[in-house]
Amino acid sequence: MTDRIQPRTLKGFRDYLPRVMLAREHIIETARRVFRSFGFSPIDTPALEYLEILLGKGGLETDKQLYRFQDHGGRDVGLRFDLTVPLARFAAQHINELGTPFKRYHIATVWRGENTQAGRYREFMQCDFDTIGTQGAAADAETVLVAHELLRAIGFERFTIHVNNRLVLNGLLESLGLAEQATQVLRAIDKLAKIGADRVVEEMCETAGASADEARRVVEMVELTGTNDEVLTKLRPLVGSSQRGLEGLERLAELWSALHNAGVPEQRVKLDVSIARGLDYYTGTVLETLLDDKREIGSVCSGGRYDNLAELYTKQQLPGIGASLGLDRLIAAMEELGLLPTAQTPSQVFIPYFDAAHLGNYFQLAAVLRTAGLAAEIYPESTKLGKQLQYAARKGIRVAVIAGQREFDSGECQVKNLSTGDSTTVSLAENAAELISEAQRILASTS
RNA sequence: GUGGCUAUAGCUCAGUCGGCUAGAGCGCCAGAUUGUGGCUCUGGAGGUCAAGGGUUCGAGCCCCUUUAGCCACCCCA
Repeated sequence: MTDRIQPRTLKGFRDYLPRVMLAREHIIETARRVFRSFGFSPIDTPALEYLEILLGKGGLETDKQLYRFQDHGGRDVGLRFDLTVPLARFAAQHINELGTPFKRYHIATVWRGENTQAGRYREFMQCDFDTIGTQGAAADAETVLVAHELLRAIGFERFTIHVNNRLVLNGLLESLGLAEQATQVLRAIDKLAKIGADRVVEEMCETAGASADEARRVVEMVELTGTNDEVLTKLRPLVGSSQRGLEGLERLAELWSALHNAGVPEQRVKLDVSIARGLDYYTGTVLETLLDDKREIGSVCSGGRYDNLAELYTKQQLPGIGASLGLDRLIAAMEELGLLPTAQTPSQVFIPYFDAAHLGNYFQLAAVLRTAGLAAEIYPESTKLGKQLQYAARKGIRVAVIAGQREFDSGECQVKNLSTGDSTTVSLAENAAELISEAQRILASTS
């Protein structure tokens, strides 16, 4: 007996079984459909890039999380850790050919060598969409609309898109003379929900060198509550002295009215001044989407506006706005909320196998069903009918088409609803039209 | 990367003070029931107690290392 190799996967890397994979693919297909319906075009880029491209100006953190090595030709390379840096490089290389504005979506795997935690893995998928080459406010509104439609199409009703504009925060920081330490201040603000106002004030004093009074004013502003209009009104005097802050308020007001006119329900979009997003490259609108029933899992769709996407790679200035759907987080949330479908197979119609003499008939039957758009599966061997039906039911197949000698003799077959156990007899004449409509009827009924 | 907790059957877990051949529920397979699943009954398979090393007459239990998972910090471009 030879020594077997222990089957195992690397830390932070996972296998996906059919049940989860079906859900993943369903969400990816939904996202794709939504992106395309807004006119975003698909692109892809290599998983492996030159190290210098990925490192960019990124600091120590990037360096620590990056999977890097030398390829067989001795080149320093790394695995992409997000889809934004590849987009920047891509835009610098191709934007003249593509022209602006350019709208793209990119659904792909990224890798980060960070420590794992629930919902945080070393290999995961991002679904990004961006509109680059425009400063227009319509793109901001559309980004929120896409996020809204994404969640809705995936099947969520209870979620809130928290929106803010960095100009508002920057305006206040400017008037307080804290503009230089914006990154540290914003990082502290990001933790507000987690650690509370007092400790955020503390952190701002320590890391950003703010005075206690300044820190308190910042916290006071980001903690404003009320309807969107009320918050806007309360903000006005707070940023009053700053031109930037006023511009931010202007754009937020504009955004509300656009979203309102687009028919987005008021309660789904909320002005939240505490939304800063840790990254220092966001310059305008920022958004984070929380599931009302699973807020603790964090944002499942977030992004924002930036002034200059590709400055590291080209002189051409490319402003834009985009966001990213957190596929793995979303699936983790759906799992916990019991929203993951239980099906373990894409099969919709099951055909038991009675005897080899009719195998040809089964293949023909399955082909007719497939032509009608139904995924049909034939059991691979002739065994007890009960066992075959049990297999089908366990996999979550909802319809069985039962046809043995008796049925073929009379030109009929049984259509069995595997959820209820009911079964009806239909004719196989006219390309099994009756069978198809009965199967479709059962599949259309609530599962 | 730092610190803490954890790892026993496919899943969820029990396993006393270190003591015989490691258990339960669920799931799985088979039969009861040769053309109709989910219920019931009967039987069965399945374990290097995460891996490796150490202490001991004796280790699932104690110690060390490794691997993996969870939590906090960090970070989330």
